[in-house]
Amino acid sequence: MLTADGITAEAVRLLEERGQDGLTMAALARRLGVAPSALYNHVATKQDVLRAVQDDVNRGIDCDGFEELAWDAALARWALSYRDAYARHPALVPIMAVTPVGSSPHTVAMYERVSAGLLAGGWPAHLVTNVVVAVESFVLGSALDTQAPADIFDPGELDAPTVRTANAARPGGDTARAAFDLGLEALLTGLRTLLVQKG
Amino acid sequence: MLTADGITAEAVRLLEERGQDGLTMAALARRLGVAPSALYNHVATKQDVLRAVQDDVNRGIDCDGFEELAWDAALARWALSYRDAYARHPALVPIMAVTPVGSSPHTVAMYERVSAGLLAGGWPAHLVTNVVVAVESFVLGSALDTQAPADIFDPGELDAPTVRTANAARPGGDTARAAFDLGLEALLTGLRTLLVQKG
DNA sequence: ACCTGAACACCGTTCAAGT
DNA sequence: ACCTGAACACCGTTCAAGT
Repeated sequence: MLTADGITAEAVRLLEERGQDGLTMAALARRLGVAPSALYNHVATKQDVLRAVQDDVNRGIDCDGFEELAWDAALARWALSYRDAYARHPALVPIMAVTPVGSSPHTVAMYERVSAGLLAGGWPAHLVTNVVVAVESFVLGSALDTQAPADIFDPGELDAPTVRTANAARPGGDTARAAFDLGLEALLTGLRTLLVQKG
Repeated sequence: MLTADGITAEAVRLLEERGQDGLTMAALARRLGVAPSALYNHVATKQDVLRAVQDDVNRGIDCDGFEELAWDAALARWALSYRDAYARHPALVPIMAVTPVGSSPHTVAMYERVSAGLLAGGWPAHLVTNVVVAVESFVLGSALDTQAPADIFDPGELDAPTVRTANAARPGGDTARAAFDLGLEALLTGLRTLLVQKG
């Protein structure tokens, strides 16, 4: 029997298998053996489905560090897991950045653990949300960056000697990961310094 | 007479006035006094138009700091201008993160100036692109965050005491800007430290 | 070479009609 | 209460026909 949860579960599978463009209401209905219009007895809109899918993705993000480690080590572990989750679902990035958390239980649970870890780590309450948002912005931007083609910075016919030099000097392998690691290290180093100054 | 540049210019205006959803090929054609199919004599696809629009947006980003200031101050100025530009055009964020720069002259010119500034500031060539990508990821994520509603972290009916505490303690005003400023300060502080270690 | 107008293969969503 | 089937108002894009 058709339920909102059943629709969400099938939507997650569909998104995983067919990607962003494959997730249409028609495709979702066909998979569930039902007419497209039948879905609207259980969800109000496609945005509804996407919000539920997003909460499911957030359920898989690793927040365990905040009960075991120092705040900065926990933040690093969370950020990496968070980035990887959204690198698998880049279409959800603009949604995540903008959707209120009020009806997403797993998402709220995640923020609760992160906030508690920062507070316990010595961050003043008035800065906790800013730290979370700052790290999250870096994470979501980095998740989008994983989708970039390897030659994204190739200037082609255009004149850009320094860009060319920097490209040539950059080591191969997982370049998106290297940029993420450098940025995360800088961000955490900076946050440690700021905490000493402001805490 | 209809040209690719004319189409781009009108697309920029349309995006500014009507937003992401207002930029359709039909609306673009109507503004230009032409049938939708006529556009395809000058552009191959809508993605084509978006790429050109994006290059135009990048033309407006302030890179002047890199010829005047220390690398970190210049990077801060660039990042702020970059964030503001994409906060005005959030629909372009996923495109910017993923589009090769090869046929976007203003975009390449921007990267050239940024890379040259970092190199002159003492960054080793093999790290320059990673620094650029790391800052850019933070900037684009922050641009998306400017679109979030003010109550995005309100847990509603859900149980999340620490989230509530952190929300209540957070000062009002431009919260997205406060998070951006904190993150940028942390990122730059960290990058300065890393440069001393690795430079 | 460049435009029009009709058409195609889609979208998300609504709604009367059935059970 | 929940489904079907037809319909609506769109999309981006193609293509034969005109000039």
